[in-house]
Formats: sequence, structure tokens, C-alpha cells
Amino acid sequence: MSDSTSIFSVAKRANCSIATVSNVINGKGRVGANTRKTVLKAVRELGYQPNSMGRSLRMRRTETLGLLFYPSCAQIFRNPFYAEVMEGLEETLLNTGYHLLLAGYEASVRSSEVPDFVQRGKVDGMILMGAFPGKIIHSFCELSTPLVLLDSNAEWPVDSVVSDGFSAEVKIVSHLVENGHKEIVMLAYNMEDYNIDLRIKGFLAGLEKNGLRANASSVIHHALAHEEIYTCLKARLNSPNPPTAIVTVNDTLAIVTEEWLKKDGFRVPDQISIVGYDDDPFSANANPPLSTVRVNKKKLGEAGADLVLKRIETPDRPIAKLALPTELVIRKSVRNLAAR
Amino acid sequence: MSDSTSIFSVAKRANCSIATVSNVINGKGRVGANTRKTVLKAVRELGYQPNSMGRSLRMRRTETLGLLFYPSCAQIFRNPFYAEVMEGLEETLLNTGYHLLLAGYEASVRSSEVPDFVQRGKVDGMILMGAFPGKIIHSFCELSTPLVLLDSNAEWPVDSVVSDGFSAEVKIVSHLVENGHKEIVMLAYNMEDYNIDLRIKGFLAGLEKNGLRANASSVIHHALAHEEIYTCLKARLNSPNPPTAIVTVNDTLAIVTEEWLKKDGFRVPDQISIVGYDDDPFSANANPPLSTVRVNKKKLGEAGADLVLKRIETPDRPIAKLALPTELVIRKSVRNLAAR
DNA sequence: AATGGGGATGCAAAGGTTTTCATTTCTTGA
DNA sequence: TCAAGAAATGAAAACCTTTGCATCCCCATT
Repeated sequence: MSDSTSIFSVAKRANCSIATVSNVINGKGRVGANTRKTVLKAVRELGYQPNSMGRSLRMRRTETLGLLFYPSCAQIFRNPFYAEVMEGLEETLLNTGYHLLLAGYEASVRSSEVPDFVQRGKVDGMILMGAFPGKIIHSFCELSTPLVLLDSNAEWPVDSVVSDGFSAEVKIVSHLVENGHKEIVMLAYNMEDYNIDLRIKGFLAGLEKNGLRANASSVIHHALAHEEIYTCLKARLNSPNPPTAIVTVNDTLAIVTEEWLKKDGFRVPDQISIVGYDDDPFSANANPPLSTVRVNKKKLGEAGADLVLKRIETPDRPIAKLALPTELVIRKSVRNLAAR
Repeated sequence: MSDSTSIFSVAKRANCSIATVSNVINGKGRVGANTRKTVLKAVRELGYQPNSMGRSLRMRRTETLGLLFYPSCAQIFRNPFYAEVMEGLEETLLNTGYHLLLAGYEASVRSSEVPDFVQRGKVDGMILMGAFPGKIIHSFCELSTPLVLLDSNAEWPVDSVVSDGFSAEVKIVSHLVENGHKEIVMLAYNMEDYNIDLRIKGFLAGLEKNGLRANASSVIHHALAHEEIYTCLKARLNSPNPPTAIVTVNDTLAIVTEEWLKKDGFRVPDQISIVGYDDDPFSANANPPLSTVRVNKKKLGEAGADLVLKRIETPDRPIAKLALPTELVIRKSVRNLAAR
């Protein structure tokens, strides 16, 4: 308990060498049964816990993983999506002895492009979460630090885990077509974001696969906020061939769009169907309950932690790029046009 | 860049001793202008960053703070309240060089009641966030590790920051009374939670201060979920002297209660007024917009970080217990009974 | 009784830093 | 030119571990 309980004090109390104490604690080497008992007793009585810094210095291993958010911790905390990812991370790390060093990109980067603590050896590996710009990912890739991109990007030569947004969107389009929809438009943000791009690509592929025309006007995206997107959508709804179904790049956008549509007198799903992505907690209680795509967020976290741990263990293992399968969850926001 | 860039390599390249390199880097001691330039050059060319473990070992300081959530990381991530607290934490730590070691209580505690990493010296101090049971807080208090209870509890002899829920509830009651309400009931959870207790006490004090009777039936609380609470409320609404106003212990409870009330045909606020607590992001957009209490969450985070840093710096300073002032935000969920 | 072997234990180095204190070098005034 | 004082530099210890290797002891086999 005292401040100065080091391995020395234990050794002195147990009347043996520090090497022996170390061996007992780590279960290495050979230690006689009696000695072991004495040491264990001393450890207990002194409340000794090996000092992490001394150990890390010697072992060149910190048992700490950097968890870096983009753009900031607060931003990620705001998104309920990541709560479950955290759950997966937490559980996987549970029995490994590893801890997470939390950092928001903006707050942790001073001079270079990579947070100091990485190069200073405070962590054994990094998990990057959020829509990191390519430029930043690039800097990380050049380091030799084990690295995994979690729900972020799969285009770099490092381990990564994403949800399979491509297949998901194909499934969505097929689902809509099965329900008689032929004029479908996608709503997306216009920003550098791998996942958004992936979903757009999947959406377009879905159209083609179902024999619908896929062109520039199939996707409405706007760099700016939700309002702008809705303005474009509304213009389209009043045009000759108005869409009967909307696919949004995530649930948040779906919900606000739905609100605005209702406010403007469009009935959902009677007049217009809508499908989201993410299965956020509020989506099931929306009015009408939102059809969407469920990604196993917990598994996302588990896979991420697993990958970086494996990379630390075996730096030369082949790069793993995981695209987790998704589940289309059908609720009440899509109308069957055929069954009229 | 190479793996083995230590202070030695810099010293060799700059043709000086490691002591001098250390002095240059830390701006301590005296170093000649020329030598300084040479060392700096070597540092730059080698891309040298001092090793955190070596430094921590020697300085007995890790520049890391433990951020412990109860019951788990995921649980806290789910609550939008904490996103802004994180913002405050992040910003305050920004220029201090300190990092956060994240841990969920459930996941990080194995044998003892306190996570290993604390006693192993992986952190210089701890921030506890969430409704920790007293038993656990007690274990932490016995440690000599700097500790701050953040939005958790203020009843222990350690630094703490909470929002002043007591005064806030007094303000709420006064506000309701000013609007002609005389029959007011509070909805709360029945669990060990300092903040809830504080708000209940404030509510009762508010009643007394305004000359209303405060008794056991003034507060409806139930160990179980929202449904149970609502059942009790509904019974009360159908009794002889039904409440005209409801005060809930947080916004979430307010919103679901509101939904159920509306579903049961009660009009809010025409028939029944309601006030929440927390000013969650969704509360402003509720229907009607919810009157509630805003706590400066960011400041909560700032104060917490600040306090633990000060405690590390000056272990003997007097204990600080902060109760941050709150702001009553009046929206549309309270009806003025006087102006009929 | 001597030799060999195996199990138990300890010594000392290494890992990267900071810091104290001694030593060296420079400057300046007489 | 010398001495003294100030400024610059370096050697070594300390922080706490782990681990390779040497040592020691004891028992069994020949």
C-alpha cells in the first residue's frame, strides 16, 4: 500500500532475490513450492502491484491501445452508433490486460500529423475511428505502429473493419423494386467519407442490377447541411417523374427528411417511401417506424480490437480487410406499390 | 524514425552527453547557444521523441489520467449528456500534455475493487463519471491517488463537481407556482444516485419554500422502468386532487411521460404541465418544446479536469466541492394557469 | 566417493529518461 | 598573466522491471 512498495520490498520481505519474485508473479522460470508461497504471502501483505512503467520500459510493451477519434471525442460521443462499438471493444479487451488511451484527433495533434503519444511509445497500437481524411490516414500508415481503421476506410494497406455498405444498398434497392418502386433517389452528404461513397456506389450498382437507370441525378448530395439536401429533394418531387422512394445515407438524415416531408404535406409511406442506414436507437420508434440497415456494431468493435491485438502479436501477418455483413430491417416506412 | 532513436543516438550525433540533450529538450539547466543548436538539429534529423516510459519511470509521473465510467463505457457513450462533458475535458487537457486512459468499471475491475492500472501507476489521477455505488467510491477514497468525482457524488471527502440540482429544482417549483400551479408531483427513479436524491431534496424544499405541502406522495419513484412510474402517475391524475404540473428527474423521463400522456388523451401543456432536467439535445424539438434545466456540461468537464490536475500538482490543497449553477430554460411545456 | 545432472536461486545488465553534483572551460578583473 | 568566479558540460545514480546466464545445492548413479 505504501508508496514505495517495489519488487525490492517484496524480495526483502520474502528473503529472496527480485528475480525470484518476478518469476513467481509472472509464472516463469522455476521456483520452489515453499519460496513461491513465501513470496505470494509477502505480495499479499504488502499489497504489491508491479509498476507498469518499469515493466513497460523493460518489455517494450505498454499494454495500451490508442483509440483515436475524428474529429474529436465529443463528436464521436454524440453519435449513438459508437456506443455499441465501444461495447465490443471493451469486451474484447476485457481479459487481455490492454487499456485504451482515448484521444480526439484535433485535441491531440500539435506539431506533426500524428499524435505525439504514438511516437513516444505510449501505445502498442492504434485504432482509428471516424471519417479521417486520407491525408491523415496516410501519415499513420507510414508509421510502423500496428494500426486498424475501424468503420473508417478500407482503401489503405492496413487492417480495417467496415460494414458492407455496398451490399446493403444493393439489398435496399432490390427491396424497393420488389415493392414496385421504379423512381428511387438517394440522399447523401457531399464529403470525403469512405462509408458514404461505398453506400452510394452500392446504391448505383443496385439500380443497375435491377435494370433501372443510374445516372448523375440518382443521387442528391450537398456539401452543406440537411436543409439544402431537402430543398433539392423537394424540387425533384415536384418535377415530371417524381421519385416514389428515398434512400438516405443514414438514419438521422432519414428522420429529418421524413419530418420535413410530413410538414410539407407528403404522407410517409403512402406517398413516398424512405429507407435509412444504421438502425439508430430512435429509428424503431419513429413515425412510421423506419426501415433501415442494421450493422452489428458490437461485432465491429470486437473485430477492430481483435485485429490490432493480432497485429501487435504478429507484425508480419497479412493485412486483413473485413467487411461485416449487414441486415436489412424492414419496418413500416416502405409502401408496396404493387399491392394497391 | 528508426526504432532505436533514444536520447543516446541524439547525444552521439550532437557530440555531447545525454544530460545536455535532456536539458535542451526540457529547457532546464544551462546550455550554450551553439550546443543547443547542434542538439536541436540532431533531434530534428533523427525525428527523435523522448520515450514516455523512460520518462515516466524516472519522473514518477505518467501524464495520464484515468477516466472511469460506471457501469461501462458503452453505457456512458449512450448518454448524449456526456458528449459535452467530454468536450470540456478534452479542451482543458489540450495543452497540458495529459492523456485519458479510458475504462468502464465493469470491464476493468478484476480482483480488487479498484482497477489494477491505478495501483500499478499507469495514471497520475482518476476522474470518476457516472452513478458509482458508494461502496466503490469508498475504495477509491482510500487510495492516495488524486481523484475527482465528476457529476457523480459530492458526499465524499474528495474533490467533486456536480450541477446544483438542489437550487435548480427550487427554481422549477417557484416557476410553476408563479404560473399558478399548486398541485405538483415529481417523477423520479428509485435508485442509489446522488444527483437524483439531490433533485428530489431540492424539489421538496421548493415546495416548502412556496408554502405547498411536501409529503411522501409528492414524489413518485419506482425502482423499475418508465412504465411503472407512468402507471402511478396516471392513478394520481384520476384521483380527487390531480396534479397540474409534473417535474421529472431528467429529460428522457419527461419526454416518454409526455408521449404516454398524449397517447392517453392528456394535452400538454393545456391540461398538464411538465418540466424536465438536463436540456438534452432532443428536448428543444419535442412537441411541445420542453421546459427544462440546462447545466453547463462543458464546464462540468473543464472543472473536473482542472480539479484533478490541481490535486496532482498540490496534493495537500483543501478539498474542493463544486456545484455548478444551472439555468432554467423556459419553453412551451408549462401553462400559465393564472392567465386564463 | 566421485561425477553428473537437474532443480532452485541470484547477479547483473538493459531498457530510456531526469537530475544531482563534480568537473571542465570560459570570462573577467586585478 | 593569474586567480577567481561563472557558465557549460558530463558521469553516474535512480526510477522498476525482466531475463540470460552463472552459481549453488542436493540427489542419484556409477
